[in-house]
Amino acid sequence: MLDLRLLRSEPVQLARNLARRGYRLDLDRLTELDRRRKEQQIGVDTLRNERNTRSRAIGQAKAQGQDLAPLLAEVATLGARLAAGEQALAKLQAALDALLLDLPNLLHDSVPDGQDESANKEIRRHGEPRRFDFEAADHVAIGERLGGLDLAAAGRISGARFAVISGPLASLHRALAQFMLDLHVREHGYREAYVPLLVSRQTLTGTGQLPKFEQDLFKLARAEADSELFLIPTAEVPLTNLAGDRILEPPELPLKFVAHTACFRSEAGSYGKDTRGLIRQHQFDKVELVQVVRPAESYAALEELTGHAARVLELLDLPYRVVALCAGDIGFSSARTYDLEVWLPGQGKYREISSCSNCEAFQARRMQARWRNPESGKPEPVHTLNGSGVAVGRALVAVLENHQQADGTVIVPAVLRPYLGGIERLTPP
RNA sequence: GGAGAGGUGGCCGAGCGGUCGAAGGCGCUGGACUGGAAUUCCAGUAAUAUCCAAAAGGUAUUCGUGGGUUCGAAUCCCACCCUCUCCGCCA
Repeated sequence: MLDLRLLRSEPVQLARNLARRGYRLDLDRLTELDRRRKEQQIGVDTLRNERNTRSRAIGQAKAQGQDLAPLLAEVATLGARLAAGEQALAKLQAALDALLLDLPNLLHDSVPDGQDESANKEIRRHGEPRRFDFEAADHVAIGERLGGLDLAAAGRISGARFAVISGPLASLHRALAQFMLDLHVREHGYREAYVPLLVSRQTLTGTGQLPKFEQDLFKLARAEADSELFLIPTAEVPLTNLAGDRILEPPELPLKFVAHTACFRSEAGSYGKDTRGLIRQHQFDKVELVQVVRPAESYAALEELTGHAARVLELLDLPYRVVALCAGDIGFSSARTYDLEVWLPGQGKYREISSCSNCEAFQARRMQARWRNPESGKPEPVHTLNGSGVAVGRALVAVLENHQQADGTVIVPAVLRPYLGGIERLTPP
């Protein structure tokens, strides 16, 4: 959520910034709504003040045994007028909230211009894509040759965009997740968290998935009551919301959480995209990093967090590049995002395996995540960051494809071997 | 699922329907005392919106959430949510 004060003080800059994303801000409507809400608020406050004053007078009169009738007559119409005013205010407030919750975050100045991913800016590369002296297979072929990747079975059980992984491949998948968790906990200073996978509408509103992107989520309806829960699309949602509705004391910051969870996305609107293999699934595992920091430190934290994710790829000996997302490609809640793209020999392309974002105060304002700024002594929004560290399914794909051998085996990266009983190589049966 | 108890400020804990944003205590902050500290004493100590150029201050809202009764609700009524205890079931 954007700061309304910014709208009042610098409306034009704000609209121009949003326009870089391709978002057309109806400034007149927003300004008018804000003005009317304020006006109505003042009106209602005045009426309430009158009611309170008169009620107090009635109380005193009663205590002194005076006749209440004339006093009661004076307030006869007050209730109705107040109720009408309150109703109008609620309506205006709801309209304003709806508009505000729909606005994406402001972009950081450093975000490159552009409409889609073709305009993303490469920041750096690490590692050389390996040269194969045989035809590199993609992960589906490798997985089936090794045994243990069964997309057909998943289709029978659940439908498209699910996978069954079994045997050593499943162990490798698990080893990847555990390696990442251990790395971030032991070397990068994150606190491991186990969190709910089902969350409320309010929680998803806090991080910005709702109200705008409901079609991307899986929702569970419960028959009794009108309660609803959503499957999380990323652990960013529960982890970031840990700071919601709190006023953190300075020594508590930064909060650094890591969690390994399943993630669920309906992938609405992605028909025909990445239909083969594990790249785009309704359910996938991810190790997620979240930081809650002092505003002045959030851009340093973004570099740090991105480095933590990159470290995973480096230790797995996977070539990757870092790209800064352009204005048109960056996510709704983010002010600046780096994607890590891993080299996939099976596709001959770099593909996203992590996305690291600084949301600045955008999510914090939505979820009331604050800290007490010692300089002002007042509660102010914190800055929140998140990044995959990294997507486990895609990491599995990358390991299989990058470390495949001519004989159909796959070399297990050294850092994973302790998690796999020391085996160095996956071998077809 | 059944039976019961309860949700009040950072925490504990009072609160006859009428200056209650809320006693008291703890914690925290500042001051006095001290060579320094402890003790003790004094004072201060919520958030949000809004008015004011800003500060000071004023006004409004907030006692789990939403609705209702009333001139007036932390206090009465209804619904829901959550926590705890016991029983049942279960990993």
